[in-house]
Amino acid sequence: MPITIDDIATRLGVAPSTVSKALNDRDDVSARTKQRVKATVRELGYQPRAAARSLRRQRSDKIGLVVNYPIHMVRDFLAELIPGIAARAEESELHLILYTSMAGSPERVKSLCRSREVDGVIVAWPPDFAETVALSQLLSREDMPHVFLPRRVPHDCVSYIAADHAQGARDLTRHMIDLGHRRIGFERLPEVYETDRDRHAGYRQALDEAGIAYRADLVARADSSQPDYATRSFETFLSRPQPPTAILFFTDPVAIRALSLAKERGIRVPDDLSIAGFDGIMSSGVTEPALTSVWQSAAEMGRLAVESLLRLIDGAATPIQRTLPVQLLARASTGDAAT
Amino acid sequence: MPITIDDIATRLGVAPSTVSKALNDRDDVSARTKQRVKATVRELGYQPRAAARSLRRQRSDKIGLVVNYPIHMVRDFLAELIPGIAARAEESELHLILYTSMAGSPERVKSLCRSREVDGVIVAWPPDFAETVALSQLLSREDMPHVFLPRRVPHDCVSYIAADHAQGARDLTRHMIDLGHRRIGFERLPEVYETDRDRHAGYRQALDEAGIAYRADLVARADSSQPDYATRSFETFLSRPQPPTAILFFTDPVAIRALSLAKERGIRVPDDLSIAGFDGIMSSGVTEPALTSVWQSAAEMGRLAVESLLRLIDGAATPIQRTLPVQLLARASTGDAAT
DNA sequence: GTCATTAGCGAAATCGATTTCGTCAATCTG
DNA sequence: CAGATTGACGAAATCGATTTCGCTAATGAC
Repeated sequence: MPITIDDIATRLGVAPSTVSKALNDRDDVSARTKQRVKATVRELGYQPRAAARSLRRQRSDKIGLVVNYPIHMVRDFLAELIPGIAARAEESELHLILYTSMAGSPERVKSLCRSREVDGVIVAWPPDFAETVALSQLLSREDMPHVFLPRRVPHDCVSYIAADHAQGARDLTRHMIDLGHRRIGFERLPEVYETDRDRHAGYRQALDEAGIAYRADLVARADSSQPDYATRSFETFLSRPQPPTAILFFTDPVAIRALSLAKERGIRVPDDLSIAGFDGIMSSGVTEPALTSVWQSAAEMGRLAVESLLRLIDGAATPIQRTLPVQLLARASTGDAAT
Repeated sequence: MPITIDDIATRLGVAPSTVSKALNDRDDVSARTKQRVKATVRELGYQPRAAARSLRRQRSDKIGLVVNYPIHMVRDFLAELIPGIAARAEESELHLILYTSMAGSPERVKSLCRSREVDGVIVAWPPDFAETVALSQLLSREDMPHVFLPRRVPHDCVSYIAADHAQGARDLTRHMIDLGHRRIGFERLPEVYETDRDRHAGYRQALDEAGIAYRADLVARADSSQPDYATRSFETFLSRPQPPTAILFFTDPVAIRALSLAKERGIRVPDDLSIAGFDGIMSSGVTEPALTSVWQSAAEMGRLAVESLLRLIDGAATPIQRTLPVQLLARASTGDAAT
């Protein structure tokens, strides 16, 4: 019942191979025949079966998005990333398959590669450096083009799209300094993340440039694996002998949590304490006060990731490494330092 | 180089057909042979090519999510829906393909069907009733199982998963009434949406039950196609001779916008005016004051949609229509009516 | 001991496209 | 005008699995 290439061929009195070549615009088909084929195809609404096509062409025209992280923790970012990827993929007539639960399982990644279900993958939130390199090598061995996102992977052979976290942290820190702050708290994550190192470097650089001494007691490493680590992190800063007058939290959700904790304790933001986050998620714009943050365009990273992946699929030999600028969103949660 | 079923067969000295049958647990293969095949498959890391499998089985083990709406307008909902769908799909070893830009194009939908790329589709945000029925009929003609979401489609032949919008509006209205409000504004959308009708019915029912007369001047239809219609809508309510003391906005983003407009004008929420929205998106929890809303579990709807789709794919003849309960999130943006 | 079953396996067809290669006629070359 | 080239098309192989069908040997029935 469903219509195949043979139906078109029979109807026109030509061979199926001719129909195929006409549809794929090969040059050993006359213009007239192409016209006739295309007309009939339109008329009958013929569409090649995807499976048959992929099997023969050894190409699926699909790409995968592998979310290598508990998905609920990265919802906001994903909500922007996916439209970006989808829009760009669409332009190249690629389809997008979502893989949400192969976190940390090389076996599943290998299966994915060998099934040849996709022509390439975008890996969102790679694990720590060592694991990421191992993952990249696995993918390469399996001939699966891939791009990591949104983290820098300091290794020559690995393609990634990242945001310029160092610049973001530097801008944000300088913003605090410009407001008169001298004791600026900085939340860090477990050491395994490049993003953490980059931001820390930016923070430090801004301090140096302003001639402010780096104080280890203003920097706290949070254990992000704990359920309500946001509360603990906030308290850590406040319990210092000389608490900071401004705090840079590693992510917006944590900063938002800090906003309400501050309110509960009668700490006025920004009068008594300035608070800022990173990522510029949607919610950060509607808090009271609105949260100062550093915005990375997830949509833009998505577009770029697809473009890079396409180049790799088309055989680019050299890895692609891009770092996108970020933008400081100076809003109401940061203000002049108390004098 | 990549390893195929023939490699496994050769290595074991059996026929490819035997390998296939062993892997698919057919019963005309001895237990011993199954063991041997599976061991070799594990050892060599063999994974069947997806395209070859789909082509022969006429089944792709993939489902599609068709987002029939400008994606940026439904980001928050999608951010919850997709994990729900993905998690449930995963359980049945289904993969999820995203289609974001076939809005309103029957041609593209038809192509999708005929390519047999997916075994079924979940259509998020169907268009208005007439178009939805037409779309459903198109899909049925093309033998493509489908479920609509998250709207009721009052037609016997159409499968859908919806939230109980009538109940939500009723609960929310009663909440306002309990707080002493008598003039309760209600924002409507263009008439084409069932959700609008359902909520309106719930609103009306709550009024009736409380013996409060329905006043047309407290109900305003917003033109959601305009860019900043939120502002206009808010002003419409305030410009009434007798403005409402509480307003139910159709969506959370609009309600959130109303919160800041109120602040700009020195209207205290909830002291002077109570404001509530619908959908219970993440952002609604962090506004100041936090927004009262009616929450629909997008994740749950996603799970259910996949389950229903599976039943339809497996040949269920009768359409599946489910309405999920919603939950009132009574928060700080609603309070006692001014006396 | 004979005949009917059954269990287990393999050969070959099949899914529906694309690609390679060969054929034939028309055109060009000198 | 003979021979080389080109243009347009078709036959058949191919991608890699699954499924059908037939065969053989082993088991069972009586």
